[in-house]
Amino acid sequence: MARRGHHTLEQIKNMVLVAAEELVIQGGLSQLRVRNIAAKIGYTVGSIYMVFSNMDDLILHVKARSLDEIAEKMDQVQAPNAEQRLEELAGVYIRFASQNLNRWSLVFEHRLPEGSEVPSWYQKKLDNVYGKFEAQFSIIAPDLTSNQCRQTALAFLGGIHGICSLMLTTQLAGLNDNDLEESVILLIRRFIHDGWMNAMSEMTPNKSASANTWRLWPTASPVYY
Amino acid sequence: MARRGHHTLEQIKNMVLVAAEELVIQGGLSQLRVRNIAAKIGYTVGSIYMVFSNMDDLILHVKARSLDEIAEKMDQVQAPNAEQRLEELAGVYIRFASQNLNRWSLVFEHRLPEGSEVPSWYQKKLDNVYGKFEAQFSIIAPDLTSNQCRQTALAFLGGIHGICSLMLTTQLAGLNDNDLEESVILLIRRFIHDGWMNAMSEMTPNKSASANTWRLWPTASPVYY
DNA sequence: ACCTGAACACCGTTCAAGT
DNA sequence: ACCTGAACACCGTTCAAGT
Repeated sequence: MARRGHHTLEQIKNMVLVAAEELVIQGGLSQLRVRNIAAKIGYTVGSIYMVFSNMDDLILHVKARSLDEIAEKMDQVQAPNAEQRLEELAGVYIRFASQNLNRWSLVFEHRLPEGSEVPSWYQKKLDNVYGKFEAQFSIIAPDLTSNQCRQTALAFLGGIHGICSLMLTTQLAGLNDNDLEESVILLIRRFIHDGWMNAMSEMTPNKSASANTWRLWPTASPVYY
Repeated sequence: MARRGHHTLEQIKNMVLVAAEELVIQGGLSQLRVRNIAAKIGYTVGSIYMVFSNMDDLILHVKARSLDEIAEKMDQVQAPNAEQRLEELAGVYIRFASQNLNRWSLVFEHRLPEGSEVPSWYQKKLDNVYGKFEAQFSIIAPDLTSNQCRQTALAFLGGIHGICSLMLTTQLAGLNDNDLEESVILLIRRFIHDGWMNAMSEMTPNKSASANTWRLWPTASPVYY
């Protein structure tokens, strides 16, 4: 039970983050409460607001820790070619999700209140992770524009993420971990397999879209309705 | 301001659901509060507990309405072959997500408290939606076992879902709606394209998995750690 | 039998008051 | 300057009391 002056603000900030992360690991977002954190670090509720402006700010920093950890593990990936690096990057992502379900889940479960914008320091960490995938695609297909790399990475990572997400949020009858593992491999194999650039080059912006019978998004409008 | 005896319990139940859905549409899960609902239908908070056992029960029924609506729209899909039906099924899913962001988001954002099980009536509605995708895959590749269809559908739908999810929860720098639209098409084209059965048949259960350099899931254990 | 609304336990947040 | 802890507004849930 530490008290007054025994810790710098920086130390307290870190204690809060560690305690918060533990609570998330044990019980998910729903167990992450100021009073729980305060009790864990031996301070009172008020002191938490010395180092974080509010709960959303605190949670954002907990999420950032997970992003940092994922990015760090991705940086350690080494493989002979871009295709294999891509597979291993996906592996890092999936392993983190399966071994840290609640922490990974927090990153997507938590959303800032309507109207408030994502801080740029956090956005940067997000882009950093996605960027690692984009980089591989730009090596595999140097002709792609940076935007094409972006959207290819989005489709790829989205696929990986979606399978993890469905695994987590919905329990499909009769599916076990091995099935999920195979689903991921299936998706990756299908996606990376040679010839994928053809699919990409076949796509003239918005042409292939309108060629489809169904419209995906309201045209060019950033507003959903 | 309706009162006592003016509505049957069944009517009240429906009024609650409609009001709750409106609140979700306008402000997402965070705006879904008993007192808000009560005010909207002209009853008091207590009366809501006459027709729903608690907030989680109520939310589950709101989610069920979305699933029903998606399923209904999917039933109206008609296309000459299974491949195109698959594309259109995906289209229904994506259109619903983009046109009903908050309702769609609720389905995955909300989770039951630790320990409580998903009611079978709700699980049934989930399986119903996934089943429509499985059915197409079983037509395209009749040799697949039902479990293989399941996991193929999971990989496919997971990909679609993941792109929607990333779009919703994270704002990737420099990506607009058109890019997302193309990402989805890219994924679908890559996935459905002829030859996909080869990728599937190449996969002997757990063999291709261990052939990989990285392990995805702890082997055969249903427990994450 | 249906419905009320005060009461309860709990939540995030604030801030005057202590040391 | 750092930290407290009572107070506040708000949340889901309950239930004795009304009609």
